[in-house]
Order: sequence, then C-alpha cells, then structure tokens
Amino acid sequence: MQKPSLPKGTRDFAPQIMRKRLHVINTIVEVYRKYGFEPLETPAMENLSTLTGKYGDEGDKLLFKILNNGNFLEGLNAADFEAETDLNKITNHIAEKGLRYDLTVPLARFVVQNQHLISLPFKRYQIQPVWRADRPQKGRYREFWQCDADVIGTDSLLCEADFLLIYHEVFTRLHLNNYEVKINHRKILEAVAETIGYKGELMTLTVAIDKLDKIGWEGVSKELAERGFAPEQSKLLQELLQQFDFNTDVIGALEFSLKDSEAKSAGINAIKELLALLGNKVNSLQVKLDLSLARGLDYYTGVIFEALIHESGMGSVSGGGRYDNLTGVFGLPGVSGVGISFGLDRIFDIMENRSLFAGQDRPECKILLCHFDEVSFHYTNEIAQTLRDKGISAEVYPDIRKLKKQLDYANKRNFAFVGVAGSEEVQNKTIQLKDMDVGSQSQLGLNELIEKLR
RNA sequence: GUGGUUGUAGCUCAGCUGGUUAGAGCGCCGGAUUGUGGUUCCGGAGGUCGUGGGUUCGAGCCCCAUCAUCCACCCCA
Repeated sequence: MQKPSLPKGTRDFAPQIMRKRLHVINTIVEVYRKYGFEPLETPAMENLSTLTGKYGDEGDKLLFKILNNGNFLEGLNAADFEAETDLNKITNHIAEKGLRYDLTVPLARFVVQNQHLISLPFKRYQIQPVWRADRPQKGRYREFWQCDADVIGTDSLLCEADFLLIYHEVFTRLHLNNYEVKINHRKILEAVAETIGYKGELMTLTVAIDKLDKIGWEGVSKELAERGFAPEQSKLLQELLQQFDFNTDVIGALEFSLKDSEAKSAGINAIKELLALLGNKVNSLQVKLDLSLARGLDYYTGVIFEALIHESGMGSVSGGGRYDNLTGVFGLPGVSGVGISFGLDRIFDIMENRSLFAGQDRPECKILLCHFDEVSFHYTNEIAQTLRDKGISAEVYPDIRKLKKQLDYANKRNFAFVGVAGSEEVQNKTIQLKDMDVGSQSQLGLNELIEKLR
C-alpha cells in the first residue's frame, strides 16, 4: 500500500486551521460588504482561450492546463510531435480548459458576458482559490486563495479612496497594525521617466526599479547600466525614488522633484483628488507614495497599490490597481475598473507566526454531554436537543464508555464545557456542568444550564 | 525554467570514521480497587531508513540515478 500524498504546493486545511482561515475570511468579507461589495463566484476552470495572453509570457507558462477528455490525441500525427519547436500547437489541441490564475480575468469575462444582469458601476467581492504552476517556496503555493474586491465601470477616485480605508479596517481588525500600503500612479511613473530623460519602454525602467527593496540601489543601478542607462540618469533616478508620506506634503514633494509634463500634472491631480476624498482620515491610513512601486504594468493604467506587513519576512500580502481597459480583450472597450486582492495564505502565515489567532482555539460547539449508561445517554440526548432548540450548540458523546474516555475526548477537542449526567442527575433532572479550563463543577437544573451557556 | 538543501515511526529528530535484533521525545492504544480530562506512573503497538541500482564480507551511513521536500532566483499573493 502506497502512502497517499498531495500534489506539490497544495495543502489540506484541518478544522483547527479552517477556524483560523474563516476568521480572516469573515473579517475581510464583513469589511467588503460594509463598503457595498456583493459576492461573486466563478468556475475553477475557464476556457484556455480566456486565460492565455492575459498575464504575459511568464503567466502563460504558469497556467495549469486540463487535458481534454476522450481521445485527446485524435487528429495529431507523428509529424506534429517531431516538430519540437511548436509545443503550443499540441497543447492547444489536447487541452482547451485551464485552472483560473487569478480572479480579475474571470471577473472581466463575467462582466462582458452578463451585461444584462449587472448595473454599472459593478462592485463585487470574490474569495476563491487560484492556481499557478510555480515552484512552491516560503509564502508561495500552487493553490492559494485570493480575496478580491473590484469596482468596474467608474473612473471615480472614490474607489481608490475606499480601498485605502478598507486596507486600514481589515489590517486593524486582524491586529496587523504594522502594515504599510504603498501607492503609485502610472502617470507619475511616466513623469519619472521623463524627468530623467528616458525615452524607451516604460516597462524596461519599471522592471528594474521594482526590485529596489529587494536588491537595493546597487543591484538596481547595475541592472539599469546593463539596459543602457547613462550613469547620470541612474543617479537622478536614485534621487527621485524616495517614499513620500501621505501625512506630509506629498504634492509639494512631487511638484518639486518631477519635471513639468502632461503626465506629471495628470498624476499629481489624481493624488490631490485622492487626498481630498480621504480628508483628515489620511493621518491614520499608513499610506506611502512610493515612486519605485511598479507592479504588473501589463494592464494597470492608473493608481497602483501594494500592501505589506513590516517584519513579516513575507512579500506583499495584497496588490491592486486601476485598469482602464480590462474588458476590452473580451470585446467591451472603455470600461474602467479598479480592485485589490488580499493573499489569504500569506496573511494567515503571518498571523500564525505572530500568534494572532487567540480566541480561535475553541470548537464552535459549546458543550459536550457525557453519560454513564443507557438511561443517562438518552437523558443527555434530550438535553442536547433542548439546548439546540434554544440556539445553543451541543454535542452528545455517541458511545457509552468510561467517563474518563469521554472527558479525554472533550479535552482534545478543547471544549469549554462538559455536561455530565448519571443516574443521580436523571433522577433530579439536573446536570453537572464542568468548566474545562478551571476544572470546577456545579449541579444545575436545565434552565440554569441554558442561562449559563447563553 | 535555473541553483542549492533535506528525505529514518503519525509528528519533530538522533544514529560516532560503514560492523550484530535502528533509537528518543511527543502523539496513539491499554492500564493504575470501575462517577471525572488536561499532571504523574506502568505496559503496548508502530519503521522493507523516499525509490531503484552500484561499491563492499557487510550500507541508514559511501557512489550514481530518480522522485519528493524546503529555500533562493525569475515572477508573483
């Protein structure tokens, strides 16, 4: 008999773990709902044509593909296999479905397909697993959960402002107080490029500077040199790439450091409006404008977000931004969207490291009822049914065994209370209520028991 | 896709330069005059040492391959 195992990068979530994960999920859901988002779910698998070409070449490589059912080799001949250069042809032939890679593309697909069902602006949240055929490592899994919220169909910066408030509320409620939200704007990145006199692809520039916090300035300048940047440009860039705290004079700092241009005024106006919408709330939001933040420029066109927890040893726990034309690829141009996504698994890992799950160590069930014999077994069963009628969760130990075994079980499940009944209790219509933390015990009538457990 | 790390009991690991029946802690099961757990004591079950090959009189230990794992890079939550 072979020992069973799990596919690489996937995990089981035992009940003890699920309690904690649900705590995080529920917190995020409560906050999302508070801001008017409604739930959406989409299938685990999408047509490969929906997924490919949306995440760049790297992304396409990381897509899990699902082998067609039936004779998937039909129509292929030996020549197709000999032409090693064109694996794509074979792939397209034998797989037409894939596992979703994120929740944003399925959302775009949904919006395009269901315009009759939704009204713009469309606000939805979606908490589901996604799959990437990456090599697993710390904080990186092949199956992981994203907690997305997006607004589609409005350009208003109110959405961005709301997301900053959502970040604050979620992290505060999870006791992840030393979080930081980095924010940047595509237009400001363009202004940075113009300031240093860079004329090439913005992508080239941003890929290099995005690594700043990881490889430091030395690494970045080396990479820039390799990509044909002049030393003066590199130096100027270094002076520019600082972080500006939202609490202080961000606008002044930008006005001062960036060269005048169309991109500059567009970027600054957006930040100004965002600040105006946040009002004095901004003081508590732990937001920094970070000119080196340049994530996923493939489709972000406006504000870009990234959230991280200091001293967690983990990369970002959330990312997001505005994309002007995501639904365009599915034939619906001109619809703007903006969204964020929490990485549930990373947040969970950090919280577990910091022991932030106090209060999630009990089962939902309030009390385990124990007994000594056939008669008291039926007696406790009746009590359990009464308790449940009163809205109190209760469980009866299902076998007649030594009390020691039953208490042992209660202890392992970490029940807060155990109710014990034997012939004496049956006679008096009472129960022994035992507090499992303290070990204390008291003889109670049914009404007293209900009061105590409520 | 590239580089490195580690694979011994359910879990965490020990096993000296290759030498008899492979160990510990935790966990699990049973028990300590049968109506009381989390502490203690006693007893027990459980491993073809990741897999396949090689070197050797002899391999958990050395060599090769393979699979898995974790970590780093690329990229990303």
